[in-house]
Amino acid sequence: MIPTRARRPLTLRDVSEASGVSEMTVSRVLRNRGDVSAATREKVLTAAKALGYVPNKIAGGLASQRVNLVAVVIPSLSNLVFPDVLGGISAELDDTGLQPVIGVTNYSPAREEMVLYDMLSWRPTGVILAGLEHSRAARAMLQNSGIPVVEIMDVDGEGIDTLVGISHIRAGREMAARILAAGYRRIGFVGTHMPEDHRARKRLLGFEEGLALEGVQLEAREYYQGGSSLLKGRELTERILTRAPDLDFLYFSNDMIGAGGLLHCLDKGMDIPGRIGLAGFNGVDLLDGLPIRLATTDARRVDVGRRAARLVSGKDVAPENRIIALTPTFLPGDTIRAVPG
Amino acid sequence: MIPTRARRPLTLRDVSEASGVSEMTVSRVLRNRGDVSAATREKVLTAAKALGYVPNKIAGGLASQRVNLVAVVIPSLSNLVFPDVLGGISAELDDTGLQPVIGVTNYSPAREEMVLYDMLSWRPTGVILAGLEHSRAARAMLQNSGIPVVEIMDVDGEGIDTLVGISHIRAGREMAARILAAGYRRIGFVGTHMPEDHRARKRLLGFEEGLALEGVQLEAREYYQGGSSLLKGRELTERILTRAPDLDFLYFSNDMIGAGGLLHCLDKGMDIPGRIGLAGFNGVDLLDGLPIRLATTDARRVDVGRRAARLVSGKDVAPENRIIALTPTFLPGDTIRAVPG
DNA sequence: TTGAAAGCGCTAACAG
DNA sequence: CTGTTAGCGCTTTCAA
Repeated sequence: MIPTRARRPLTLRDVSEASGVSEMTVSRVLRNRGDVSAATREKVLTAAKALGYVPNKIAGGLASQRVNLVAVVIPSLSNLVFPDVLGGISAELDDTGLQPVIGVTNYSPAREEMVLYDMLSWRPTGVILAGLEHSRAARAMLQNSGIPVVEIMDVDGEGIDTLVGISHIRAGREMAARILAAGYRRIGFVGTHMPEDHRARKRLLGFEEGLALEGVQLEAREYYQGGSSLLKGRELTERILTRAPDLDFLYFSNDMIGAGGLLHCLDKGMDIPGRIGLAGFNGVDLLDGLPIRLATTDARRVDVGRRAARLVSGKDVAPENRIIALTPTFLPGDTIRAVPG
Repeated sequence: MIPTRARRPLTLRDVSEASGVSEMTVSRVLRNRGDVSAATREKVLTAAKALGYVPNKIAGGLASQRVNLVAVVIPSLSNLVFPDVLGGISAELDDTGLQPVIGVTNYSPAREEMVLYDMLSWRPTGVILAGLEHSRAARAMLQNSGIPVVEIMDVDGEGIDTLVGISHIRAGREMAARILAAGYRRIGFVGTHMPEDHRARKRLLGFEEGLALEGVQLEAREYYQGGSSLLKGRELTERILTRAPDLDFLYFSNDMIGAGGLLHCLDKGMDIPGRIGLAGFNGVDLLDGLPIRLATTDARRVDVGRRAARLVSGKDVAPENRIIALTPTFLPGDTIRAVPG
């Protein structure tokens, strides 16, 4: 029974009058709170459905001082990485009555500040946001909000409240160790130029540290701007190999451009992983069907989302040190030589 | 100046007391409404910043009966398609003061109903949702909401209020025409099995209609479940070609599995587009760097998002017939033979 | 240009 | 188990 189009939004009072039950009891029925007799409940539900009543959470939130929203602030949706994190978050929030609300910053600190301001003005139950680097004002706002704040995807730095993520410095360092162990020595890096992609920056930092332990330095770098695509990976790889033809390894700042690089090398008939080795970062399985599998590091995206959601929902309690550091796991693929010996 | 952590959320009254200005005037300053003397404005802003005050939109929304939120309901975030649509929406909403709020249904009508209920309970300014197929209850809710409702990405069917999208029947039919014109005759289809992916279903419908115009029927079909990846595309292509080795064309329900199919055929050393032709759907440029470009249809994702956002924000007015049908454009790529003659 | 009063639609707290 | 009362923190409306 489809009701006629409403001209004035319906209120509890309408349901109350239609059912002959007090507003308070109607409210109880609709929220499954407190004890209500089956008969009354029935009357209320029938009336509410017949009218097509939808509760007003604005009023409810104001009255109860509780809002079932969790603010989730991320840099981008097209990055492949973030949908996975969001998947983990919503999976874990699903049975808690909490709802994620997504805000996108486009890697701009100013935009992040605006988005946070906007979201906090809805008085959410908690905040999950990517990264540790935020404007002074943003930190102050979060501090002041008095709600749980979980910074995700990075644990290399000072947090506001609680951190969940991997150490990108460590991920970079470990990749360097693997590469060196496999005997590669003339190493190039292809990555984003965005100064605001702090995680990529830290990865490179750790990578160079790892190389330095064996006295190796990066031989060439190639930077790009904007989003990552196979095509961009191809172009950059071609460019870096033109400039430095004798490189024997390329470390890419993510799997998508890494895959582009892989395709380029295959096109050129290069021997992988003999003549040249390749590695990306993230561990996205979307690309699993490539001719050969790219070596990479699993950034534990879904787990990061889950753990963060468990914290804001109160399912988990933050550890003493307020840091949950997950282990970035190396996925060898087919583009790194076996360790000799 | 970072204020000390708040134990009680700050209110207008706090700012009012700190600045010696009435609550009402503080409210005016913070919203840039009405005339306020420069001196007063200054006092207020200083106090607000010093305290770290963040307005309470819950209270504001209740009082003003206006909420700057636009509900956006989509089936999935991992589909590559939807981030593009969202990009169009937020680009167009950016200068309107409206904020998109994203809800994800996982292609489940029941979940869609819940998500809508939840979002409508926040009394958003408008709703943008994917597809035309919704539960009775969902349609009733939307009808009743009294706010603009824009259904996107499909124009083949009855809408609730306004439609923006492409005709998938037409997209399928036109692809069939191109394929037949190029001389292919033994045609297979690889697609999702999800009964809830109505757009894929309509595409196939149109495709078969288009084939039938020339007396051609699909020779084989291969269905899969779950998300799309290169690997799945490879597997399905291998399977369908094993069952029906003499197919000379494969139509995929999206670019990602189409690209997987492409890689499989290349692996097998098949002559593309001579021995076999291939086409996908969507026109995602993420995959542009493949060895050869997959033929596809551009689904106009960003435009769809933009037009929908223009409608809910009032920048555009809906046409008389309440339908904005964009043209799905054919992108030939390298995987369809040139039309002979 | 500023302020005072009333109330948005709901729920907490209490009473019965 | 059900109802009454009093706000939640803002903005609308009206008056000064």
